Order: sequence, then structure tokens, then C-alpha cells
Amino acid sequence: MGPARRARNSTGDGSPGVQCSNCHLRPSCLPAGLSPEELEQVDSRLVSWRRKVARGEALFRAGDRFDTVFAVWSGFFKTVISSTQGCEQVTGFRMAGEVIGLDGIETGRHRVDAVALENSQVCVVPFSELEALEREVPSLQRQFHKIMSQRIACGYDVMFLLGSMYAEERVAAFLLELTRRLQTRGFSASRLVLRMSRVELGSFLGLTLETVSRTLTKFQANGLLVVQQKQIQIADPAGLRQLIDRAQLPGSRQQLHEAHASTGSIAPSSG
Amino acid sequence: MGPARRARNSTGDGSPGVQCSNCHLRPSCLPAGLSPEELEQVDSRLVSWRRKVARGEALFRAGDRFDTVFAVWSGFFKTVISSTQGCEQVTGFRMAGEVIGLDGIETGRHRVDAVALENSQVCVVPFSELEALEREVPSLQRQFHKIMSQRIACGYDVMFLLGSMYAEERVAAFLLELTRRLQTRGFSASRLVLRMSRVELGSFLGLTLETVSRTLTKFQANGLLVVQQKQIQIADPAGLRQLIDRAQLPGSRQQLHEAHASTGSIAPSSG
DNA sequence: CGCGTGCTTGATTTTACTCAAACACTGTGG
DNA sequence: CCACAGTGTTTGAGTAAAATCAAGCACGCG
Repeated sequence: MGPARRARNSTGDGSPGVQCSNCHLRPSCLPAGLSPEELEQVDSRLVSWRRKVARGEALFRAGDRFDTVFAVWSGFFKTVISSTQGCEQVTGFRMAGEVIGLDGIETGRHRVDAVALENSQVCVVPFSELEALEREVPSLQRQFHKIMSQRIACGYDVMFLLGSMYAEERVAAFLLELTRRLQTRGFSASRLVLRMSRVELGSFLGLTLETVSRTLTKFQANGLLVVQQKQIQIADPAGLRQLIDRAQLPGSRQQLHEAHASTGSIAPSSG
Repeated sequence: MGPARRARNSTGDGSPGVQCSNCHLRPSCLPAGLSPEELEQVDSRLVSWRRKVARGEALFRAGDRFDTVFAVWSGFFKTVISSTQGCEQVTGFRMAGEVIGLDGIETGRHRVDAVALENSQVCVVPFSELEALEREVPSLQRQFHKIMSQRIACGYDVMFLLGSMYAEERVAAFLLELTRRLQTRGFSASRLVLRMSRVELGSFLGLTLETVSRTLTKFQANGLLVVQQKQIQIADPAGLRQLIDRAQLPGSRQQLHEAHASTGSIAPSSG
């Protein structure tokens, strides 16, 4: 509200120097792939500061006015969509380098709640300024489009998970996807800490907490994982992968069309 | 590949005059909200032509190189994501005025198949030219961002549907959403034709074709619908709406956190 | 040390899937 | 024009997967 809110390159606390050029998250964030000159433009032109969000607090809530996007700098978030009746569904988890708030562009209002699952910090990026800078820095424009595109494609993956997989496959796919993302950020591929509760994980996977719990227990019994509450050790990643691939063989679930006429000579009339 | 492919404002057949300014779909398409001057820029600068896609044919397939987005001009499409093992999941249905291909921006390759469910025509928009024009026409940039944002938010709605709803709720939500979209295009709110098969609808809704069929039959028995194959008449839209709202009441499915301490004195132990 | 939350485990029920058969609509050829 | 094949849809019976209900356990915190 005050002048501090618009101060160039300062954190919410007034400390200076939120610069993309210095940030180790750059390769996976908004200014990925920019040249040094372009980075300098971003540093000087794009008003950006940091905001702290304590564990359990909301970065924003559905219905809040949208005018900024946020880049997670540290910590971990969930996004949650709620029905008018109070039923909730976790739509995703966001970690460092990932952008939050893109769903608000269309209507100018956020469509989901974004809640920190641990003490977190985000870079605050005013959207209109981002758009203005995009018009001058094509590679920033391209990167922003890529990020939105990835979010769309990622949604398709979740739809596939929710629409076509069994409980075990969903949990396996989730763990592999999460470790993949952690790995690109320099974390171990075999050890991870689940920042979300079983309820939240179940909500995201379209399962109850009991089913999530049972599945993790079963994976441990089968030697795929070592589970200690929120600490997970991936003992057999190939086994998890296999579980997903195996499950998707024909017959497991529905086929939309049986691959007809792969031979060729008989021309498919097709309608 | 030949010069025709790059011809300004011509259809694939060579007929001239694919102009957004003349198009009745404009309000819901890429150039929504543009001023007459801006529209003229789009008409003259944005190379766009039409492509016909016969029923059953693919506009593109997963893995195809991405370099254009498509705006549906007539007809109806499904987008399908497939696992390496051949299992398929419909991720959405696209009708006139909606944009297809946005999932390909990130990797430069399409992530889904786009298949015409009836004889269709699309406007072909080279993506690099769209980006270039966006840099000069801010309201085009904004509209494109809105479209991508809407696709992301729409993905959240589908996740909610797949993750938190029962079969009946899913079918009801789908029908209401479909009629809503048709209505904005000037079609009846109470009569519609399902362009997709029961298998395809089931795939999208995470159900089997039998469950879809049974649900429609039940809705008809309850006086909510009149079903004649692909012809659907919505007899009681409020009833369908009620079905969705009712189902999302607490207790129906999981709550992430019980709205604690609304009363105050008597704390609900809840467990 | 005791309480509370979150997690695990078990028993039972419900939902939707699978398998199977019959029916209906479409388009084709006699 | 009608018989027929083929696909897509409906309906039924039985089964499997996951939800629900219900305890009990473990970890973290004051």
C-alpha cells in the first residue's frame, strides 16, 4: 500500500537486492535462458520483492484480486480449489523456482487458494510490468509462455493420473514425479520428505488418506520404499516405474479405439 | 510446404480472406477485445489460413513438432493423452472459438493428439508470428495470456471433477459445463448433441462407457434429461446443479481441514 | 508426562468396473 | 426398399477397488 510496496528491488522488509541475475533458481524460473544483458533489464525494470509466508498461511485465496504472479523462492506450497459447498481438492504442489498465480489472469481473480506447507518466501512479480517487459524482451516472453504451457501440459498428466490409474499407480507416479522435480533442483533422487499430510496427498491423488497410507505401507512391504512418516526413501525406482507402465497395458483400462488397419491396403472409410 | 503455405490470408485451398475482423467467433477467440485498428493489424500481419480436418482425422499427434496454434473455426475436437503403453485419456473437448495446441509451446512438441470428432475447420496461426504481434499489440498479448490462464484454470476444474466427484456428479457437471459453452456460442441451453461417443465421454470423466450410459439412463428416469442416443435434452437444469452442490456437502468426501472454532466454546474434538 | 494431531491398521460397505448379452442405429449392398 | 453387418449403446449379474467406519498407535509439542 505504502511506498515500500513499490520500492525497486527491495524485499517486503525493506532489505535491497532481489535480483534474478544473482539467483540460483534462475535456470528453472521466469528468467531462464536470458542473456546477461536481458537479465540486467529484468533486474532493473521488473519491480520484484520478496514476501514471507509462514507455514499454514495463504499466499492468496480464491476470489482475491489478481495483479501479481509469484515465484517460489524457498519453501513449499499447495494450491487448492474449493466448491461453494466447502469441498476441497488439492490441484498441485509448488516448490522453489515454480510460478504461482497463473490461474488468475483470465478473470482478474484467483481461482484457487495457495497455502504454504512450510515457512516460505516468494518473489512478487507485478503482472502488468511483467507483460510490459515481455514486449521488450522476447526471450522473457517465450519463457513465460513456456511456463504457462507446461502448467497446461502438467494438468493433462494429472488428468491422466486421476482418470486412468489405480491407487498404487497414482502414488507411484506421484513419487517419481516429485523426485524428478526435486532432482532438477539438486536434491537426492532417492530420499525425500513429504511436506504435505496424507490428507493433502490423498486429495491431490483423488484418494482417501487411508488408501494413501495403505499403499505406502504396501510399497514398503514390497521393498519399493522405506517409509518413516514423512521421510521416504525410494529403494527401487525401477520397480515403481514398472508399476506404472505395467498398469497401462491394454486391458487394464479402457481403449478409445482398437488400432485398426495398421496393414494399409484396406483404406479406412472412416465415416 | 510450398508457397501456398505461407500465402497471406488465404485458406489452404487458396481461397482468400481469412480475416479476424469478419469472423463472428471473434468475441471468444484470440482477437477478443481488440480495437478496430488493432484488428486491422492482426488481419494484415498475422499470417493465418484455414485447414480442413475430416471427422476422425488428427489435426496433430503427440510428438509432432509444434510451431502453430490452431483456433477451431467450425466442428469439434477431442484432445487425447496417451501413455507409452497405449492407454489413452481424453483431456478435453474443443469447439468453435477455442484454441488448440497450447501444450506444445514448452517442449516444441505436442503432448496430446487432437482429433476431429466431426468435419471441422481450424484457423492456423504460426506461433512465432503470434508472439511477434503480441509484442506490438498489448491487448492481443493480454488476450493470449487470458486464454492460457483459462486453460490452466479449466484443468483445475477437471481435476476437481475427477478427484472429488462421484459418477453422477461428474456427468451432471459435464453436461452443465458443455451447455454453458454452447450457450455462449448462441446454441440452446436445453438441447445439445453429444459429438463424442460414450467411450470418449467416459474417458474424459474417468468412467467406463457403461457407467456413463447407466448414469444418463438414471437421469432420464429421474426426469433430469431426455436422452435419445447423442441427442440430449436438459429437462431440469436446476436439478442437475443441485446434484453437484448437494454432493459437495461436508461428509460427502474428504475435508482438508475442519473449519475449526466457528462456535468457540465447545471445541469439536472431531476424532 | 499427557494431550492432540496425524497416521496406521482392520472390518465392512459402497461404488463403479468387468464380463456378458442383447438391442438400436447407420450405412451398405442386394 | 429391405436385409444385414458393424459399430455403438443399453442393460444385467457378479466382482474388485477403494471409501467409509472404527479403533488403536506414534510422534511432536507444551
